[in-house]
Amino acid sequence: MEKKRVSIRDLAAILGVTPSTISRALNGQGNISEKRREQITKLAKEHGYRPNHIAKSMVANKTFNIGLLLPEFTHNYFNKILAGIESVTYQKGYQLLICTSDELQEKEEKSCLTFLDARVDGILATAGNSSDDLRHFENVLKDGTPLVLLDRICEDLNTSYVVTDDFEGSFEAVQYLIDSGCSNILHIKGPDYISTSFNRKLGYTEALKKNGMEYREEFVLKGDQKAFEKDLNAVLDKHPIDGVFAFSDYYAYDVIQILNHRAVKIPDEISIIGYADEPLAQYISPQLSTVKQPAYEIGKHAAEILFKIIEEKTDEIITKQLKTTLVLRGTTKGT
Amino acid sequence: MEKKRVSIRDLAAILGVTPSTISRALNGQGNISEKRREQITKLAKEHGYRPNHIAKSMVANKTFNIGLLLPEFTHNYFNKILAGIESVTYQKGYQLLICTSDELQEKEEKSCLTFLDARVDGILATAGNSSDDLRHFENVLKDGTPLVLLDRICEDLNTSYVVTDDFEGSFEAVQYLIDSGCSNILHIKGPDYISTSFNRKLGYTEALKKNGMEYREEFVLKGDQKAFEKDLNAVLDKHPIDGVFAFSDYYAYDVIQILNHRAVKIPDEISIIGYADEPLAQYISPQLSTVKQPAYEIGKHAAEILFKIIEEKTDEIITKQLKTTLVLRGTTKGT
DNA sequence: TTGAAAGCGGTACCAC
DNA sequence: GTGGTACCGCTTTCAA
Repeated sequence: MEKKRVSIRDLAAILGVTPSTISRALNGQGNISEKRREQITKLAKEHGYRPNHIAKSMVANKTFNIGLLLPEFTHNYFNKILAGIESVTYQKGYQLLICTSDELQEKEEKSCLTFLDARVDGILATAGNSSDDLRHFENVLKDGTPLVLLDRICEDLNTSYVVTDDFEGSFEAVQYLIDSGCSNILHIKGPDYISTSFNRKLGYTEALKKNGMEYREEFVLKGDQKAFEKDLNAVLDKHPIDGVFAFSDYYAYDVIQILNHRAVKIPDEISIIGYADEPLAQYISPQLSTVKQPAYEIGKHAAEILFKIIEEKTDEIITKQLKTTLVLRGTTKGT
Repeated sequence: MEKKRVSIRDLAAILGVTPSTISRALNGQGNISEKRREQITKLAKEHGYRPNHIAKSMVANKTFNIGLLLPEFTHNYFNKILAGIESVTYQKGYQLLICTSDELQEKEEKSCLTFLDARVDGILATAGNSSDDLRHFENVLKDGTPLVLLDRICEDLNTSYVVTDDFEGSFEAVQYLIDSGCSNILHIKGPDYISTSFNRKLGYTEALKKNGMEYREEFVLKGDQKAFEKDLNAVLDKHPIDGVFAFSDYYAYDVIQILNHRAVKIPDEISIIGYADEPLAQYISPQLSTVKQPAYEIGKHAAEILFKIIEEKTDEIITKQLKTTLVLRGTTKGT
């Protein structure tokens, strides 16, 4: 335990040269005789010398660490984002400092501080539900640490981001429901205060409008809440619902469970489209039609943008909106 | 960009005192007048002073970072392990440096080096498939960095670990199949060279033996390979198979798909038990009976063990084996 | 080509 | 109670 690692000074002492010579030899720069270099490289290897990353960070004022803040990892969506990010950080030789926010404002704030204190070279983050207080992100910006937002957007935050075109994706889904004959379409909306909820609902309402269909307040239910089953049953009792567009595949799954209880035939009586193309979409039967998001690409692009900002030391704000794909499976009819 | 952060020396200059005074005041130790302390605390806050974690790490020779190496995150199992780990690192004030190995020896080795170079205070890792070369882990040990292995065990590595009792879990599952009337039970085995594959297969063979049933080589198929469907169909054609015990829920799912093609009734004609209790187990119908692993607890315990080793600077080897639970759902008959 | 020394941002020991 | 200073491990400028 507590073994001391061999330092550049140790090597210097052995050879009777100075630390600077060792440093130069090992870093391949500065003038140094080929003989010395070989000698030192060999010695370093023999002694298992490994440069102290911490010390390097301190003098370079650069850590080669990126802070990544995600809500959680239970959704496959975020895993794929992580994989996309890693694909670029790995080959760039950067490390990921990962924090999860659990959608909690407090953890979000703490994570930002942690990242700043750790002197990360940049931050990739998904903003949480409560967009009321953005000070922690503003502090990041004020601090001069590059920040790229993922998945969700914060209107009031003047920074780079990568999102998917939720409006377009939703619009397309609802349009499909309409084209395949649905005329009483429910929307199961997502959590308040996150941009994706807003945009997906907007896609729904605009699709209705464009097709001359009436928007009804009572056709929009909030998923993920205790009263959901009761609420849904109430609408189903009252209205001839024939289509459902859900904020997520999980909400869609909940709907299907309830419809199964009511012995509703899917998609003959009611068509359903979810969102995200989580694995469950393929496991349930009938398989769930859904809007697929390019999660891996979101992560990849976000990381690439972050590196562009870091490496070019630019203040430029880069934004990117990726397209979704409507994946038709068993819970929808053909058009 | 490139804003300089305020340092302890800056504050010292403003107040006309020395850096040591500032340090003492901010760290609440050493003798210092209450007045000074208040004055300095106030000044630090005004200037948004934040201690440089890198510098602290350097002098303390401690980073408060833990390296975490996992194969990937697409399996819910690893997410839950991560959540368990985070629950303890978070409250201990440690950060997680995360690398994924994709089960690749090369990435595993590189990650270990990365962790060591980053001077993490400890490492939590899942060993990959190829246990032939363990040098990277041995280097970690030799370096004196505490290492706790997760999920899979390496016989030849003398270090702490947390695993689940795969033998017991498998034995119990196969025993259940036997008790519920199965007499020709297939095992779909996992990847070679990982301890879990070995132990789960052992549970299968031992359960057969204990019940006086013959072990047949041809009743053990390797999942996750091109020829799997062909192989499985071949056995099904030749033998009156009535039970399947799979290395993972995903393998079980593959089996079910093939059985569905053959219009086999589950569980009436063939019972199936998977492993891990991944979400898909609940999504498919009939729902999959499976062996549930306490993933969150594995992570939690592993992290706790690691901290015990770090904090007590002990060389003690701590091992823990957690129990699984047999979760009976729709793919098995009652006993 | 190599050496000497300052400095990155803190901490801690020893004086006063 | 506060100041002075060496040092953590490395890089880099300036001199020799």
